[in-house]
Amino acid sequence: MGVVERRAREKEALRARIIEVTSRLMVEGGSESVSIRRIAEQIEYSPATIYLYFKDKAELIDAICEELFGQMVEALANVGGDETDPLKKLRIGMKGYIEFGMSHPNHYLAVFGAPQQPSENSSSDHKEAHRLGLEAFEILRRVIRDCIRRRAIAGSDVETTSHALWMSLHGITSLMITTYGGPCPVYPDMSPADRNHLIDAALDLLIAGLQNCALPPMPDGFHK
Amino acid sequence: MGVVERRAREKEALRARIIEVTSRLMVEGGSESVSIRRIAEQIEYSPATIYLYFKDKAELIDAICEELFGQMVEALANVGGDETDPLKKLRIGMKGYIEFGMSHPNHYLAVFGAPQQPSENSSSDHKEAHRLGLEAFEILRRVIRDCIRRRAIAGSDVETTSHALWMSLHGITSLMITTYGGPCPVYPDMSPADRNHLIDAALDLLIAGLQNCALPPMPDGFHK
Amino acid sequence: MGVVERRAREKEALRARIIEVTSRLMVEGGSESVSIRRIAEQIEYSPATIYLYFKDKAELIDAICEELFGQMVEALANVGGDETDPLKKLRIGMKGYIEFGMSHPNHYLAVFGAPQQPSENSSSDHKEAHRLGLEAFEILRRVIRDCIRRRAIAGSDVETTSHALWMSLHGITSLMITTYGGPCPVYPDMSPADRNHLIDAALDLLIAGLQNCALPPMPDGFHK
Amino acid sequence: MGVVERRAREKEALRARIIEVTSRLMVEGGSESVSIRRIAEQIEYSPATIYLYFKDKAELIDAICEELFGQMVEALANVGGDETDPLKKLRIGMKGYIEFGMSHPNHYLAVFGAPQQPSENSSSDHKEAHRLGLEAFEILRRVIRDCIRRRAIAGSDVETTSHALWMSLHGITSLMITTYGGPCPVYPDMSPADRNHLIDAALDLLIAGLQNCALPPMPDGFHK
DNA sequence: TATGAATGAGTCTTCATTCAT
DNA sequence: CATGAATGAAGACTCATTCAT
Repeated sequence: MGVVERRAREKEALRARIIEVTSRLMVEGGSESVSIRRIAEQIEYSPATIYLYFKDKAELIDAICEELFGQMVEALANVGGDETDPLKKLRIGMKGYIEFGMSHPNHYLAVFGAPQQPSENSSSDHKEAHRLGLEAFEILRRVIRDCIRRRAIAGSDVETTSHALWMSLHGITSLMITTYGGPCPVYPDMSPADRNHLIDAALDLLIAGLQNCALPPMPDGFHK
Repeated sequence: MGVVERRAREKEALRARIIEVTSRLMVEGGSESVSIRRIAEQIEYSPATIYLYFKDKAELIDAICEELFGQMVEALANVGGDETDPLKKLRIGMKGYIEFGMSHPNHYLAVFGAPQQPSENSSSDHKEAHRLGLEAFEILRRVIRDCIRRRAIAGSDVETTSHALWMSLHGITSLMITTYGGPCPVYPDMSPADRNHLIDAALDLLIAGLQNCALPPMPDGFHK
Repeated sequence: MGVVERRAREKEALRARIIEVTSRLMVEGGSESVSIRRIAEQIEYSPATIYLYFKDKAELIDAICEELFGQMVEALANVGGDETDPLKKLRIGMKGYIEFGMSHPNHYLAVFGAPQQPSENSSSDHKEAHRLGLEAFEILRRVIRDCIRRRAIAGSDVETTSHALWMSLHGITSLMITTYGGPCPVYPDMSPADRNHLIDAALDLLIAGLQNCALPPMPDGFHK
Repeated sequence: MGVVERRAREKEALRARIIEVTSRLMVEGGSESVSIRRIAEQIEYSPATIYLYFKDKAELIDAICEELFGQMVEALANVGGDETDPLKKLRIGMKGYIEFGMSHPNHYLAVFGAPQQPSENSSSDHKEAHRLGLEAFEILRRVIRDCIRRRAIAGSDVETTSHALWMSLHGITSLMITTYGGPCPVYPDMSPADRNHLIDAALDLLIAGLQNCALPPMPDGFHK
């Protein structure tokens, strides 16, 4: 019995190592530098071994998205947990989102930066990523709902507000990664302090908007 | 006489087609699916032909940026020209930006959706794209400046406000393209009306923020 | 057990075939006609396979040098072993060198017929070829040293004599391969007997020179 | 009339420029760096133009060989013209040959370094190169004949002696180019002085051999 | 006479993937 | 469970060459 269990544990460990190495490669060198061969070198197994754990390169990438959403949910679920002011809590959560994205730049871009592919991959794994993505968004909805209930913001529609907010958050996060975060043509040498200033200002702007603007509900016929 | 001109026109047309196809590929399949071969297939010319129009792949990518910025400057320069209320003008411009992006999804994502490459390419072409990018951003600055001068918004710092606004605009635009605009896992069938509602809501949010929040100036040491 | 060994043998055999084919191509069509594809065709494997045996083209070329020098050392090390007259021994060795080259025309020309490349390749393999090359030359030095010690030749400088002799030997060998050995424009149909006569005559000439001419030592500052 | 002549002169001039540029490229970057495109850039004409002057790349290379032999004949024909001692004259000629080769390294290797191809090219140009090659060799024969007639050397057979000598000369020349002339594995930093010393020593050796060794005539049945 | 445009074949190299062992 | 060997397809790019103009 013990043998079987140990085997299972080892197998899980290697799977985890593959994911970890892959995501590291993705972050370090952009998604173009992720190749089965390179992963194999890093984990010190042969390329063929990877196929014992993942059907496909696609499935491996899927697993990474899953992981990302999982971590994101984990990171955001309890953010500002001891904060009672709902608006402050919202703000902490927004900043958390941005920082999470900035510290996983390639994952973030891989998941949100490209148009969704019409997954020809009928594996159920994809669905798991989907579920986790919804769960992360649900966290935002929850905080917004709380703000509305306690009249911390002007509007009263959870759906519209959540989406409007997410769009802006995504803009901040992705530009921080793609443009302000490296040698960008417009500002070749923006410092971390400058970036932080900009993030705070953008959040101020959004919070002020929320406090002073009642967003209308989604049109009829819209279903989550 | 006419021959030379026709030739020039044809050449320009093919160049444009290459750019068009490239940006489409860039978006449809992620930047990894952009290959000289694939471009060649699409334009129905041989791969070698592409090198008659662009020195190498990098120069081709550069050209896409240039094109986008050029068109963007053109599209935005006179937006809301007959509008006297500076805030209304700003809002028209913002909507114009989003719509421009949505109607050039390929170019837009190609330019803003991926991390800026370190461009080892010292060609002067790159500088042209740079110049046009700055020019486009300058349009936004100008409108903000006008709002400030005429006290239409609460803050007084052009720089911080412009960037904070752009980040959100970019978020709206890119999610409209990548997530709300197609078969997305979260909202597989958001209607154009829903999308439009969301855009307007997000703009309302931002405008309200601008009216009620004085963003602090960029830290010392920041230079445009 | 036997399986592992057989595998190793097969692998070594294919490696050898690649080297053999490459050197043949190198000579038949000039070094320009050596391409991975062409090699692959000849060995009837796919181009990618070659990269399982050699890191890149440069390493393959290196391997050819190594092989040649290795065989050469082996072939020349014990030539004229039972001969006591040092001058006769030298002559036997010289003839051995020429015949070795003529019976390995591809390798020989590949190694000595083209300018040495600057080798940006810092692989240690290169050093092995280097070491073997020195070892082969050392054989010549040793025989010359012996001749000098036993006053069989007029001069007393090992270094100058060795090089002077080698240059001529190389000339004989390479012209035998390139010009006298095939359909050459000058002598389209030189017979083996003619060739042999020429070799012997050239050796006579050199031996007589050695007996009657004391070559001066290399200039100061020269280091082996 | 004047126009026709001028045209002819211009045409000849361009042809000469092509040859000149090509040979320069050949010398500078090895025969692999010679490409029609590169030649065209250098002469500031389009690639297609070159085909108005040469049917083929092969024909162009042929023309270069022809030129080389022509120059060689020119360079060697009158070498040591005012020298009356036939042996000294021979030595001067030998050194001239080596130096000529060293100062046209890539031409030299292109012509003598690779096995003669069974020219599928039935152009008469090839024959011209052939003729000039024979003429160059004839110069050597002539000097040897003179040495024999005036008893400056021991032997009496022009043919054997000429070939034996040429083989050694070729060895000296080609190794000077390929091995001693650059970063060679055996002596990575042989100085020009060292090289010159070695050439002189090798010539001493050959001359001494000629003075002390009567080479036997070519076997029966050998025809020039 | 000269060329701009085009291309098919080729260059080296890397990739994801398979399969017998 | 793990892998060594192999490959077809593709990557960017260069080449000699042609042909209508």
